[in-house]
Amino acid sequence: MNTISIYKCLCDPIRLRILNLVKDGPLCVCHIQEILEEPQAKVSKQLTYMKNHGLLESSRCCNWTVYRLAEASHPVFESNLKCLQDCQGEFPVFKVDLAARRKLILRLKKEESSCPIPELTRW
Amino acid sequence: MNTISIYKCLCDPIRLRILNLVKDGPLCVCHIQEILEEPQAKVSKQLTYMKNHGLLESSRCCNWTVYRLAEASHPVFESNLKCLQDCQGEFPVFKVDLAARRKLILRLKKEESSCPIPELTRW
DNA sequence: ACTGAATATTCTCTGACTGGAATATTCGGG
DNA sequence: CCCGAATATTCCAGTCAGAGAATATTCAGT
Repeated sequence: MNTISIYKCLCDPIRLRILNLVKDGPLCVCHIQEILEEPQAKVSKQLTYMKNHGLLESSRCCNWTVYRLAEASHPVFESNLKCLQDCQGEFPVFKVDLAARRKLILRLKKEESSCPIPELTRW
Repeated sequence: MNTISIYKCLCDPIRLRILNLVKDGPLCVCHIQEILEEPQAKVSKQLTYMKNHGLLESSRCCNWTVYRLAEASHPVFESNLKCLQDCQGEFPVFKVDLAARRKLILRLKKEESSCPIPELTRW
């Protein structure tokens, strides 16, 4: 992870939305895809992009791939993750996404889904 | 100026170097060019790029164009300008550039150059 | 009007990303 | 072993940004 990589990742709205989601905790691809309402390949490619640039890490559990913020962080990255909250005015969708995230987590708990619920389990 | 524009500008080393310079005060193109030791067209194009994205403003004085940080700022931009100081380890050139900037300003004062010295005059 | 300094723009080529569609891969269950 | 779910990758076409070289523009001084 380096400064240029960080900024390259941050200059796309979809990637900002993803970071806004995973900053609250790990999520698997299908969850992100469902919350963003974007095509699977699109989401997967952006996740791979950010993973290649060192911002995200992933782990496989059965058929699911869980993405989370990279352990080894970077001051610029930390600082800009905090900035995301200030951008709610500019990206109203951030709040909508987070609401959808909470709703999804609740549903998964209720259904006792076999899909990994990152809120409850760490992989 | 909006968040995406800001990040698009920040993800290039030359542009970071330029911002690192002008955050300490306005400079004209020839100064920036001299400090960075980069071709004129390259510098000019990156300045235009950042101006078009709203991060910089310019004013013309005679034959010189002075660039400065845009008046109307943005929390993300402010925050990342401050980050530049933390990046000295990653971009040792930042410190070199600032030293060259100070040296240049001194020389211009000494020579009583007709070229606008932003430290002394505002246009 | 001509010259030179300072700056901007244009052209061409190239590399990096994007999106959509399709295909491949991996894995658990029957 | 086949199927479907979850995910990744590939292919293709389009756009954007970068570099270098060349040219254009603007302006002050002679």
